[in-house]
Amino acid sequence: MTSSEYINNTNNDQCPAQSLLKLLSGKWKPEVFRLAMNGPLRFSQLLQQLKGSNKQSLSVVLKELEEQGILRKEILQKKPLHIAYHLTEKGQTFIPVFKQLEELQAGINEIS
Amino acid sequence: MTSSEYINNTNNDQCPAQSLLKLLSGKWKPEVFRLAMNGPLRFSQLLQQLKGSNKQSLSVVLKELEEQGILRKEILQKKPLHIAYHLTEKGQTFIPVFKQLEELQAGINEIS
DNA sequence: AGAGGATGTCATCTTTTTCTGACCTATTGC
DNA sequence: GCAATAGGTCAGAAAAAGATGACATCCTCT
Repeated sequence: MTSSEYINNTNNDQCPAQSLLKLLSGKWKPEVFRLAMNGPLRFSQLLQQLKGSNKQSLSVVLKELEEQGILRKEILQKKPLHIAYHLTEKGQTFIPVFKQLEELQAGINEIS
Repeated sequence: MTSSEYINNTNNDQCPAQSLLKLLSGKWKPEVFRLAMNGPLRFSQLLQQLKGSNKQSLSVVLKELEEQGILRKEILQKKPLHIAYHLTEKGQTFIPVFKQLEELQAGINEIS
């Protein structure tokens, strides 16, 4: 699947939830989303917080999240170059459902 | 990761939402969940509705969803053998967040 | 001039996920 | 007896996702 197909959900989904689940699934995406939810972050800051990750993987994830319209790059400073990633409007629409997932997990942890 | 680790979320998640996202991500899981949400279904019924899938993939998905405690098998009839898959209690706790994902996707479709 | 941080890319390798064809058991209908 | 339906399993191939080492660019600090 090309990235444009990915963005436009042109795969014949019967299931509406699937395309959204796909946007946030993967090894690092949920964590990056959670961090971005609490404010814009720079590449190196993200990298520090993603224990076990590395810049190459982070690079891929950020690019995908950008292509999906969830994150946007912002140049904080030209010299020296500082860039921040922050949630787009579309990205922000995911916040409630993401928080609900967190609460649900908390509930599951209590029981088991 | 072994299946028991998978179930018990023993991977050192920083992100609570991630383990739940993982439970429903994959090519066929969201669709199977959606179908199961609307009532118990038999293997062959599921197979008919999953356009583009096949029994081997369905078999894998059903087994994983069972291991994750989301689905449970039920023998409807011994002779001839009829089996149904239905959501467990744990599986049912996912319904609200799944529906929210569906609504969110509907909203996104309206705009774009 | 040289070291080091910030922000990446590229090519390659490995691991995980998904797909495919073949095979299996049991039962029913003709 | 033979085909069809129901519910799968197994082994191997292909595709997708993730990890890794090397490299590149621009800037600052000493």
